[in-house]
This record gives sequence, structure tokens and C-alpha cells, in this order.
Amino acid sequence: MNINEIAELAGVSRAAVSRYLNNGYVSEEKKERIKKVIEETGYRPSSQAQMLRTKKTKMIGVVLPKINSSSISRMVAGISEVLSGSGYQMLLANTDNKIEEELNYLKVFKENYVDGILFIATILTGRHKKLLGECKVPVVILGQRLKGYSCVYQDDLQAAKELAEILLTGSGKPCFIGVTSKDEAVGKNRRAGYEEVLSERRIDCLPEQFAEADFSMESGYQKMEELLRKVPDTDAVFCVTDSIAQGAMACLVDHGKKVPEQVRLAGMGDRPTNRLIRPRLTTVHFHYRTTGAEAAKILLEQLSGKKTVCRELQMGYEIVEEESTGRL
Amino acid sequence: MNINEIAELAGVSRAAVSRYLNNGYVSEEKKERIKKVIEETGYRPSSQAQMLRTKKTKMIGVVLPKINSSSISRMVAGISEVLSGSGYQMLLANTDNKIEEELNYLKVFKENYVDGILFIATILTGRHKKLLGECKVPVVILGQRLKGYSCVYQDDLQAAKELAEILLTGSGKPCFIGVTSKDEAVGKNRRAGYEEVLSERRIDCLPEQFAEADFSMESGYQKMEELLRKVPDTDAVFCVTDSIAQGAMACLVDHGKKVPEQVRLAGMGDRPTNRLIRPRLTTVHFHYRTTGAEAAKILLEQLSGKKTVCRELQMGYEIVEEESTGRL
DNA sequence: TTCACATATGAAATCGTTCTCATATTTGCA
DNA sequence: TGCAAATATGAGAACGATTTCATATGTGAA
Repeated sequence: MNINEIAELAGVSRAAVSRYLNNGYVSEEKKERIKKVIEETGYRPSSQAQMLRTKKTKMIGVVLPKINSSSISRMVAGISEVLSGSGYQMLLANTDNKIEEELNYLKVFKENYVDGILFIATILTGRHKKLLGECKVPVVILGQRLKGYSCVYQDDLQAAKELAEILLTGSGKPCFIGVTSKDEAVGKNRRAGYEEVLSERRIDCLPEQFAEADFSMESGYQKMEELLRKVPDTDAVFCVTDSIAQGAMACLVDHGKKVPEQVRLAGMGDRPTNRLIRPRLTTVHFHYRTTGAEAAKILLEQLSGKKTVCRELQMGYEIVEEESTGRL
Repeated sequence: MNINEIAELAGVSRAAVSRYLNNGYVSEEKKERIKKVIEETGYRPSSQAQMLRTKKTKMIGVVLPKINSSSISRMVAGISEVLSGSGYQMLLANTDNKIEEELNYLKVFKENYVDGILFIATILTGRHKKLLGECKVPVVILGQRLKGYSCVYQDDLQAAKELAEILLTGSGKPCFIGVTSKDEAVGKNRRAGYEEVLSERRIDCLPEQFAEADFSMESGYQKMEELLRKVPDTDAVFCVTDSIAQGAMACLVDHGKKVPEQVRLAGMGDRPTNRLIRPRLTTVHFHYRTTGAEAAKILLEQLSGKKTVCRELQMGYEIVEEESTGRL
């Protein structure tokens, strides 16, 4: 079933059918005939042909580091929510945290494979920036701020600062478990927020009071163990993610440390699973689902062809103070 | 940059360039020239044109009920793992558990929008079956067994049975929190496994000892509360998912019931978050990631054009016995 | 030598749309 | 009435690849 057959059955020209489908000038009488034939045959225009002709794929490429992560899958849910019903489909590119994969997908997408790109980033290298600059389609970056690009990101610094103020109340020997500083948002900004509070309160720390984990619970457990060895009398631990905090918590429990009586603990990200652990973990709730939704909205706006002004959106957060920081 | 310009720059015909790209007959000398031009220009053939001409989109449609669910996002990770490097892209269709959306995506995909479909199902109605039957592209169903289709599913009945055998040891008044029986796998089969053990052990149950939740923790909490009201002396609770079990556990704790001393509890699905709750939850570990990976492999096999024999794959499982069932 | 078969080549058809263009016809307004 | 603008129509070119076809050359076996 192609447009020619429909045209023939309806006794009109191919162009008329095309116009009917695209709201062009067609007389009521012909509209009626075409409608009838399309319903009877169940005809659907070939999207492949449309793509070729219009240079639009009606697809959004979503590049992400790891789909089975709570924060990221929540963003994707938000994206999907907004995209559904907009006529756009979502093309998923799972990079498994491999930079080469990320670059590769950007290369594929940047020409005209998709109409727009949502890029959930952790680390943005120079090569990323170069490829992003070459993109012929609009891009929105999620989770990191990047000059010159539309982006939706968390206020990591401020959130970390506010959280640290709670955690460090009355603490003399705090420890910190972070991640690589190549990750601007989680690695750099959250640490910066923490350190601001350290210096405001004139708490001096030795390098051994800082550890660097990856994003996993296991790694949180392990780094906590190292810290306990090096700093046995630590009384507070700031973890840059909840996964890390959960690992650290398990480690503390296993080593017979009472939380929060002996060691206070805080994480960031408000994993849904936090509700399950006891003592309850103090954390920061970020609106990940909304982050995804807002990013998708911005992209759709840019696709709708208005002036392509680049928009930056900083999301709010909420401190979730619970038992693990000992004030409740 | 299109194939004509490349052909001209290389001094060959358009057909030669196409053959070069598709491993047809081209002399070494021309291969060299074409290669050089392509490298210099950074030419990439238009996938849209290829799709139109070849009727292949190199995309797999993945239909799923909810992306931010641990089991499903693990399946997607498995799918992505296998698909990556196969030359196929993943088109995500998040249906948000709405049957109409599912049917709609099937309608879009069934013709030739994608080369194959991975369908993560919960409920399979007659309309689903009709649309699946009309699919012109290969389909693999995940999580449910359906006659006549390739599928990868869990051995829900056997797993539930084995789990019930542990939970019901020495129990006189067990309760059950299930889900709708429209869900063949989780609703029907898991309940059937549970009931088999009931009858083997000649444990009689009243209807009020059975509750029906949806898949959420909240609903697990709420149903547990109802059960505690109707059956205050219950000594064991079988939950068909871990989310439900986690909700039930929270409820029991809130009502001052000791787990497992007063009430024993078991879930199914092995959510990663189980490791965090105390007492540790007895559950069944299903290989979701592998389920996704295997399904993708079957689909790729069918796409590779061999005999399209329909394959059924029943995945194994592992009982994870922990404290909540009181035997450890 | 001859015939079959693999290798090599480019012209032209093809996939199924949308869009431009040329051409009518109708409507609205001065 | 006259003239511009809006409405309506279909022929045919384009989009950018693959594939068929006709044709030519090289190679090895009978």
C-alpha cells in the first residue's frame, strides 16, 4: 500500500493525497473520498520515505551512561512522558559509561540521524565539546552545565553545602567519599560545596580524610573500610551519592559502628531505596524525573523552530533530613 | 555530501561507491580511490535513503511498561549490551503500563517501522495477540510465555513453589499478597506455585488470607495493613514481588511485629535494594539482565534470516534465603 | 580453442514520499 | 466590473541510496 495506490483508488492525484495528509488545499469532496480509502485500506505513509524527503526523522537520540541506574532511568521516564504524544520517538544509546561509545553515538547522531539530542553526561572532555559543537541538530545536556548549550542541571554546589551544614554540626573529624573530579557536577561541585562549609567552620582536614569511589555501593563499602583504617576516630562521613552512602552504611554496621551515635552519615540523590534502610539516611532529593521532562520540553521548543536561544535551567532540590545525621 | 559527489571526486560511478560500501565487486585500484575520498570528506551514507531503498531500518523496537523499574531497566541493559555493536539501534517505547499505548506502539511497529520487536509484557489481552499476529517483523516476548511466539520467561511457578516451601515451614496461618491474575506470569503462575504448596501441606486458607496489590511498595504496605486487620494472628506472608514485600515489611515494623519471630516474610525478584533492609529479605533472584540479553540474541538470530523457528527459553532462578523467613 | 564462471563496470530504474510549478477556479473587495 | 488573493489540482522533479541489467574482461578447465 503506497500513496499511488491510494490516489488511484480515490480517483485523485498522488499530490492530493499528500496534501490531505499534510493539511494542504484539498476540496471537501476529495477529502471525503481519500479518508474513506485510507480507512478501508489501513494505509500508513512510509516513514522511511518521509524521512528521506523531509530530512526529519521524528526521533530524538538519548545518550546515557547507564540505563539501570535509578537517577537516569527516572530522567528517561520524564523524557518519555513529554515526548509521548509529541510525535517524536526516543532512540536510546546506552554507552555503559564508556567515553568512546559516547563519542561514537554523538558522531552518528550529529549529522541527521535524529532531529535532536538529549545528552546525559557525567564527564565532558574536550572531544565531547568538539563533537557537540559540530552537531547540526539541537542538543540539550542533562546533569551538567556547559557554556553555550542548553542544559538542565542540579544545583550541586548549593545542595552539598546545605547538606554539609547539617552533617558537620558538631563534627571534629569528618571524612568525605567523592568521585572523580572529571565529573564536574558530582565530582567537583559537590566537593566544593562540602569544602566551603569546612572552611567556614575552620575544620581542618588531612588528605587521608578524602576518598574517591566510583558510583557503586561496593566501592562505597570499600572506601569506607579504608577510611576506618586510616581515620578510626572519624565521626561523620559525607558521601556524594546515595549508593556510596548505602555502601558506607553497610560497612559501618559491619564494623560495629553505631549510626548516628558514633558516626554520622549523609548521601545525595534520594534513591527510592533509601526508605528501606535503617537508620534512615539523610540525603538531598533532586527532581530527576522533572529534569528529564524539562530537558525534553526545551528540546521540543527548539525543534518547533522558534528562535534557537540557548536555555539554562537550574533545578531546585530538597534536603531530606533523617536519622543518620543525628539531629532527629 | 552524497554518493554522487563521492563518485565524482573518486572518478567512478555511483554504483561503484555503493558496491564499495556493500562489499560488491570493485577493483583494488578504485577501492583505494574511493576510500581516500570518503576519509577526506567524512562521508556517511544517508541512513534515511538506505532505509527507503532496502526496507530495513536497523532499529529494534523495545516496548516496555515502565522504564524506571529495576527489573525492566535491567532487561533493557541486557538488550543494549547485545545490540550494541550489532549495528542495530534501540527504539524505546515506554507505555507507562497503559494497554492502549502498548497496542498503539505495536500498531506503529508492526508494519516496517522497525526490523524487529522486543515486547516486555505484563498483561496479554486478545487484542495484543491479534496485533502480535499481524506483525510483519519478528517479535520476541519477554517475561511471559505465549504459544507460537519466541519468548524468554521466568519459571515463576517453580520458583514460587520452592520459595513457599521455605516460607511455609511451620506456618499455620499464612497470608498472600499477589497481583491481578491477568498478569499470567506474576499474577497467575506465582500464585499457583504458592497454592500447590498449600495443598501439599494441607494448609487451609480463607479468602481473606489473600490480597491483591499493584506493583508498588505503597500498595504492599496498604494491603499488609488490611491483612493485619483481618488476620491479626498471621505468621507468614508471601509477596509476589520484592516491592510489595518491602512495603509489607515496613508495615509490619510500624505495627510492632517482629520479623521473622512473629511474622515471616518472603518476596520475589531480588531488587538490588534488598541488601539494604534489615532483617534481610528472603527472595528469588531472577536473571533479568540475562533475560534481556538472551531475548535480543534470539531476535538477532531471527533477523539474520536463518529459518525463523520460534524459540522458547525458560530462565533459571536462585532462591536467596535470608533472615526474614526465620530459618537462618 | 572454447566455454563457463568469477570479476568488474556504469546507466538507469526504483523505493514512497513531499514539494515546486504551472494552471485553473472561486472568493472578496474596491 | 476588475483584480488580487485564496483555494484547488495534478504533472513531474527531487531526496540519496541500492539493485538490476547489459556488457566487458580475465581465468581456468575441458
